[in-house]
Amino acid sequence: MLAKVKRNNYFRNGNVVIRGPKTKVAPRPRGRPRSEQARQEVLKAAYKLLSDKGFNAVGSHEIAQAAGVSSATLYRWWKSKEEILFDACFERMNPILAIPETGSGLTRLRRYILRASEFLTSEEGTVMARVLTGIHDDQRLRRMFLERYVNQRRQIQRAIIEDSIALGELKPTTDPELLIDMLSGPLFFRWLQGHAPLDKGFAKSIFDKVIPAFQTQ
Amino acid sequence: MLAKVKRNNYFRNGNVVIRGPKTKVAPRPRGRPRSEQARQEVLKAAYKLLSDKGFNAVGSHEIAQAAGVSSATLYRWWKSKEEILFDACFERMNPILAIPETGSGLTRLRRYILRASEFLTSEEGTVMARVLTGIHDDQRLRRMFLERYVNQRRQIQRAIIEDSIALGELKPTTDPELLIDMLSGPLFFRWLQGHAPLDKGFAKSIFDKVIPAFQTQ
DNA sequence: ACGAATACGAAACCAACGGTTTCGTTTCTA
DNA sequence: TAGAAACGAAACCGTTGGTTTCGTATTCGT
Repeated sequence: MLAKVKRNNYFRNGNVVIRGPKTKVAPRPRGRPRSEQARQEVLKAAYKLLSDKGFNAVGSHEIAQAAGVSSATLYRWWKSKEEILFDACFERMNPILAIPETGSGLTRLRRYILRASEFLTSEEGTVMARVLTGIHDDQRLRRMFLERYVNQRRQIQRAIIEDSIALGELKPTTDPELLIDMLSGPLFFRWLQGHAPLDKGFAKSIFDKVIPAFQTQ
Repeated sequence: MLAKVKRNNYFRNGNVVIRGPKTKVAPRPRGRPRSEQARQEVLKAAYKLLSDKGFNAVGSHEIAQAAGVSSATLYRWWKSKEEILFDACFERMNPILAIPETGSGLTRLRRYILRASEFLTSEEGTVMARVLTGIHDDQRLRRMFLERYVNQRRQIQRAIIEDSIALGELKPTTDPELLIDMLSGPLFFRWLQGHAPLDKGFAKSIFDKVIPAFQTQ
């Protein structure tokens, strides 16, 4: 019962196509160009509705109306309501999550975890939770979520951990994947399940209990 | 747009009302009694559909048809499709989750965690994940989930941990809530996010890394 | 045994939703 | 200026969650 895909310019980025070196600029297509404003209005409206009502409670016509756009336009550029909300979420998160963290070793790791716990409890964090739970039954969206959010976040942590190992702060036998899960898992647990508050004190406790298990000495 | 509640015998248990000592048997109501068979057929069908298609993909009429029951009957006894699926889930889980665990101390805790990881990866566990994510936007259902699942599970772990403290295996300063979250959180993390496999080896690693932080000596 | 009370199934019904399509208009390139 | 492609407005369709009606079945109190 799903819509047939008409186009797949889902990842199109304006008129510029990013390629390797010795690139030819992609020729601008013939007709009327896509309205960048419409795109932004859609994503903005979608995010607003998402944070107001939750993933399953927003309607596609509702998004169109709030964005001042026709339903046809929506489905010209997105495959489904879910993907609109999904994109809307990340359009907004990317700047928030981009951290040019500097410093070195365990201090950075600790900062990272504390920031993560802050983010999860923020307004944006709860929107993210709605997205994560809202897409759970859709295999395709889950994979995209892993690529666009989870894996990126893990890569950052992995890099920090590997630095810490190189600096001799963490044992060379440290398994970065295990350490990441031990640090983030408990935060995630409280975040989604809500059985207890997720505050900075909790994040600190986790860090202070987990790190010694991997520390040199 | 939610249905008005007509009755609230949501927790009715046949005709017997459980009370304290010196109980009067509740008088049987006048008319035709509720069909216990219909109730069970509904929950059975709902669980089947839930495990086949996912929380959001099952329709109320579909449940009615599969159970051989009219839509009217469905909404005479449940407020919404969500509550049917919710009940269906727990009707099935309760016997599975009831563990008369014996033994003592850290061995029990370890067994508990390994069993938990087994459960989460089982068929029933993935159904549970669908329920947990499916109800996330509904405050009321989330509270019920906490009461009927989360808190019960935590209570079991808490008891084991307190035993371990009393036995001198764990430090008297051990915070049971923190320890529970450190053990279960990482499992939960992989369970719902699926960035890496949740197997017995992982559960063991978690246990072996976490426990020393709370152990005497 | 009979009437009140209540549950039941069948099926019609409704509003809302996700998604599609048509059509006339607008904005761009060649 | 012609062809290409996006646009908004709005009708349209099939399905869904949920309600209601109605005639039937089952049980209790008397």
